[in-house]
Amino acid sequence: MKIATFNINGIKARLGALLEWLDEARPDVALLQEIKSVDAAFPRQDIEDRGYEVALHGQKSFNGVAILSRFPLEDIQRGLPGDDGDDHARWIEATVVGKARALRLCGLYLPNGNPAPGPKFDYKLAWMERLRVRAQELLAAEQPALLGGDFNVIPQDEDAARPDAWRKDALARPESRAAFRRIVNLGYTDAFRARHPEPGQYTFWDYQAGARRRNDGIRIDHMLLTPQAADLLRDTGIDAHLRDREKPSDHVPLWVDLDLDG
DNA sequence: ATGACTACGCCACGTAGA
Repeated sequence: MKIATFNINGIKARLGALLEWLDEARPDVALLQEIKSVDAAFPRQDIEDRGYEVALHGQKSFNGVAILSRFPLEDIQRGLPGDDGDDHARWIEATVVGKARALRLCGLYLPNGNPAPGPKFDYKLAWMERLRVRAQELLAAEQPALLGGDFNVIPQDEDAARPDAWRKDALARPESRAAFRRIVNLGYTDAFRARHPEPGQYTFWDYQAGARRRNDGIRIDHMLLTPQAADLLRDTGIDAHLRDREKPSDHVPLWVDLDLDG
């Protein structure tokens, strides 16, 4: 089962690019971030026509996450537990039922956190602590599960073309990296890094200053697997070529292929 | 480099992104 994550930076601006990618990459599941749309305005029919079930957690103008799936989704939950006052649409989870096994999917859009320090950075770190608690619960279940999405964290220096330029940024500050490590160190596998140790592999390039042309990118979209999911990992990759098309998102899709058939 | 670019919405220019 091919499972992808893609920060589309606005469904209204990206519908054509999204449909084109679905038709050619044919992911079984797509976790979307930054749909920037309320549920009622989401072009559900265009996606259902391609054989996908659509689960939404939208918001006006900003944020918003979704799960698209060719396999049935069960037990859909919206919102990351731990703060009833948090009204940002940044978390959706569901169980996808494959031919032989089920997988718990968590789609997330982690707060950017800039400027740092400041209240937005405090919100980011608090959100990551809530994520750690949920991640620990998922591990305790000892089942295949996946945390996928835009983490807005550059885990290590090799995940940026110019690490020094990000040193004081909320995406790479020591506090952000430590919070990310605390989650991974619970027992998760960073699927892409496990299979691609080479540098220069990114999922985001700024729109400005020819960043894509110069491969001045960062790796901030991630798929973290529980041990039971990591044992099913067949392959993983980044669809970087989408960044070179007309009207691209500033992020590109990251995917994993998990053997849920046997 | 206080720059650049893109999406969004009170449709004009401020907010947010990363």
